[in-house]
Amino acid sequence: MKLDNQTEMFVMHFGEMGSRWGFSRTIGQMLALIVITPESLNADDISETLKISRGNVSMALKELQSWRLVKLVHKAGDRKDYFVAAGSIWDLAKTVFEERSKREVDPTLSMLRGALLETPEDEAAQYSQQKMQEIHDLLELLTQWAHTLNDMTPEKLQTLMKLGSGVVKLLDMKNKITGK
Amino acid sequence: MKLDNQTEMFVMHFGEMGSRWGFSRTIGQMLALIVITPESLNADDISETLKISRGNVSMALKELQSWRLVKLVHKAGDRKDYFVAAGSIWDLAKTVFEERSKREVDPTLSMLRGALLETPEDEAAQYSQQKMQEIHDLLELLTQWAHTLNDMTPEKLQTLMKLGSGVVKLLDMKNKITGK
DNA sequence: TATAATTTTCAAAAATTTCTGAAAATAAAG
DNA sequence: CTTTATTTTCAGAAATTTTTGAAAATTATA
Repeated sequence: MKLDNQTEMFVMHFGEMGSRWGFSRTIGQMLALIVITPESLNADDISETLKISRGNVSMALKELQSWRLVKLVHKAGDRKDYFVAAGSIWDLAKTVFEERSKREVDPTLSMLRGALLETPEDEAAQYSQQKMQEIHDLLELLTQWAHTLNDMTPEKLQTLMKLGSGVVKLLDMKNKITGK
Repeated sequence: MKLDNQTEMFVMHFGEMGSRWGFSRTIGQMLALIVITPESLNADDISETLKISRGNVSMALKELQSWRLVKLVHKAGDRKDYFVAAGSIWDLAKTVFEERSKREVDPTLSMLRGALLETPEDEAAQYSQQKMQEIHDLLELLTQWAHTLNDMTPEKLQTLMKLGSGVVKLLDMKNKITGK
């Protein structure tokens, strides 16, 4: 499969960026390719188009499935596995956000909970624990908030975001009414 | 400087996590150490405590300063450079968020803008461009939103997040009044 | 200006991550 | 059951990132 210039640039760019977003170059490129291709792709298509070894493609597809970013589909009369994006761009973005939170924030939260159960030995340990408490509270708040956002429809989310700084005014309004 | 068990665990954990957050293990450990230490630290303190070479500490401090996460302070009658966290936990979190957005989202946005100026050659290129448009719009919305959040005080932010799913009701309320 | 203290730089080494490709495993078809 | 198609695995190779440590540069003091 031949990609046009702009598309190739896009795919390569997502490869570079992929590594910053928690997955390898290959995985980034593959996700980009699957997203911008109208038809479903099989492992050989991907391997040829991106010039990546068959084994690597197989591993990367497993990874992308574990991230819930692509899904496996079948074609009648074809034994090969085909892959498509697991939803709209919004869905994918939400999924990445959710998965990263699960992989990056949750382990930290449990580490912090453990540390906060101990009794501090001295002055320094106490200060340290206080900071850990602050980080814990912040992460917990962020996690809750992420769940809230994840339960919202893309439309609601979009409305909220487009509100921009208006949200502050809305908060003030709400406080005037309920907070009294 | 000797760290107590819990603190050491915390510092090491942030080392592991650091790599997922866009900086190296060393940088993660150093930031954690600086944050949980009540006093300011100099490069030798850090090098000794974390058993990291002096050169590495120097480079990592540069990096942390470029991320605006630590700041340089001086002590009277002492020629050494000392470092402290560049603000509260909330401040640091906001800064990481902001910097990452600048480093990861902005380059993608400009790449996408470039690609969207081209006229698509064929059916496939057109589909591809449509997806790029969707990604562009999403990223732009996220960027704007990030700016909004960044302009809010921690208190307002906290209020907003604690509102949780209540924010949906608030949006509905607002729509009823203004949207008519 | 010379000396001493401190920080920075960077080539090479070490560690880690990613990738390849051939062999093994699995699954479908004949 | 055998053959063929397809996917997966994984040891070693390649690429990339991180770290060290000694030399160079910088800055302050005498």
